[in-house]
Amino acid sequence: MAQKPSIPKGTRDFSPIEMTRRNYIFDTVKSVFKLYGFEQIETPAMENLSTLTGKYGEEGDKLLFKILNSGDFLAKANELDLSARNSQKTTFQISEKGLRYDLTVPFARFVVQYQSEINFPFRRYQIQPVWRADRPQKGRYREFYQCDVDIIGSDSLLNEYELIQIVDKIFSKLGIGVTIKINNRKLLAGIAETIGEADRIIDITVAIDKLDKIGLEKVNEELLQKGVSMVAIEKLQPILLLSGSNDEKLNKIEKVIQASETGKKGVEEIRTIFGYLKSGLVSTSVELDLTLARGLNYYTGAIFEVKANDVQIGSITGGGRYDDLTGIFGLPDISGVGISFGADRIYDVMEQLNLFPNDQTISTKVLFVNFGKAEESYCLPLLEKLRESGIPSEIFPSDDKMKKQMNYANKKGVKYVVLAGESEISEGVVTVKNMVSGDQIKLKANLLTEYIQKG
RNA sequence: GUGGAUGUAGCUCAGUCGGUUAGAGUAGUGGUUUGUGGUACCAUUGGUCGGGGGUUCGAAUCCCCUCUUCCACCCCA
Repeated sequence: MAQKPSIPKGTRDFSPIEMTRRNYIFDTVKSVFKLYGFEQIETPAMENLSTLTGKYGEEGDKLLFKILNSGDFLAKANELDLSARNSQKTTFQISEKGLRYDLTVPFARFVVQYQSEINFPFRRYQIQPVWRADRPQKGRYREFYQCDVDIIGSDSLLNEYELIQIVDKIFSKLGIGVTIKINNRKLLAGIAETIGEADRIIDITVAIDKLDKIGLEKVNEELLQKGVSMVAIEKLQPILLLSGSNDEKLNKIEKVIQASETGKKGVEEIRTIFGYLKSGLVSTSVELDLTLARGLNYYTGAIFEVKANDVQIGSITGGGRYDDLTGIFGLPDISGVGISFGADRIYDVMEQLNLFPNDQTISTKVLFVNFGKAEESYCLPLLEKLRESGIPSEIFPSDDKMKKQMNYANKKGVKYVVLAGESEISEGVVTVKNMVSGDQIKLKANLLTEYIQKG
């Protein structure tokens, strides 16, 4: 076999069936976004590397796809770094662009760049692919689509509540049972402060994030290994073991961290959000999960994660509040909050649960069988009439064997096949075959459109 | 990035103590049915066994390298 063509690791092609299903997801997501007053933007696939680096933590930087400079890029590289095989230094000498890693950072850049034209608070949505040089697995791709909604330029917690509403609405429309997990970075900071390890907050949150995965003992081991003191770990235990309803957890945690101003603020924020939820307009269950940490460094307040109830896959939606993302680009004190729906994982979940509607795949509704040149010219005006009435239809391009043409129609899921040969033409009629029932009838050619519309 | 598994016709997979022209189902093509699909029957196309190198008289089968996909870790949508 000649070498088969292929595509890069972790990327995918999408067939027509997959595209109609993907569009079904995009369309429902989009319709809800619009319903809540969000406006769409797009940004380029590539950003300046300086825009991207340093925003996602050390790990994130490693996962950035970098684009080689054009021209004789090696000529401009530093000879010493080059001969020392110093990849880290050389990288930035031969590459100044990278593929976007998410939609939030490019959005922050966008906001800063067009700050004078934007009408704040700005509600934008953005549906585009992002790229990560991760090692692929099920539900993890190197190119995947995110559907982001963010509200920037407002620190009102009503925005957090609205995002929860959007999550609720979208997943109920798609038919996926989900649980929304919520936590707050201030609360996590308060915990770190309380146990006397304020500057280790990242290590601590990353470790406790694994609680339900690796268990309490392993988490403690990891904390110790990261240099968190025994005393601090002791103090942390009751927090890790918190249980009960959301309110109960909040009350308990409040007592533990009352010495920390930041922590108290976090509790208050969560209370406010749960207060909104008491109105009962959201039917998805929302859980306070103190072990929810999320890696992205820029979150400062609420953090969200959405898990599918019936399928084991990573989170299908995630997000949070960032108080100073635009600060890095020179516009400080603009708070925003947003979430990102992972279209590809949502697809995988829906496929496993068989949630895609069946009638989504119809493309052509009517196919004219081609019997030859004379018959073609009889059919063409009829075909055009159907199309003018908005009925997707086509004529087979050559007078191949009937069997072949019927087969084509059958495979494509065409509902009606129109037969117009010599005898039909002489009578001014057309034979219409219903491919589902197998029945066929003759009718006047000028009644065809009407007949199809009724069917 | 670390560790483990996988790769045979378009698709799903048989085929190991290494031995002559590598099999099945399905799809494709042609026919039974000169204007009728989805069912049936018959015939037929298609593979240098992921790629490269090595061991051997001889390799899909053993060894090394590389790539793909999958699983765990890391991290995440």
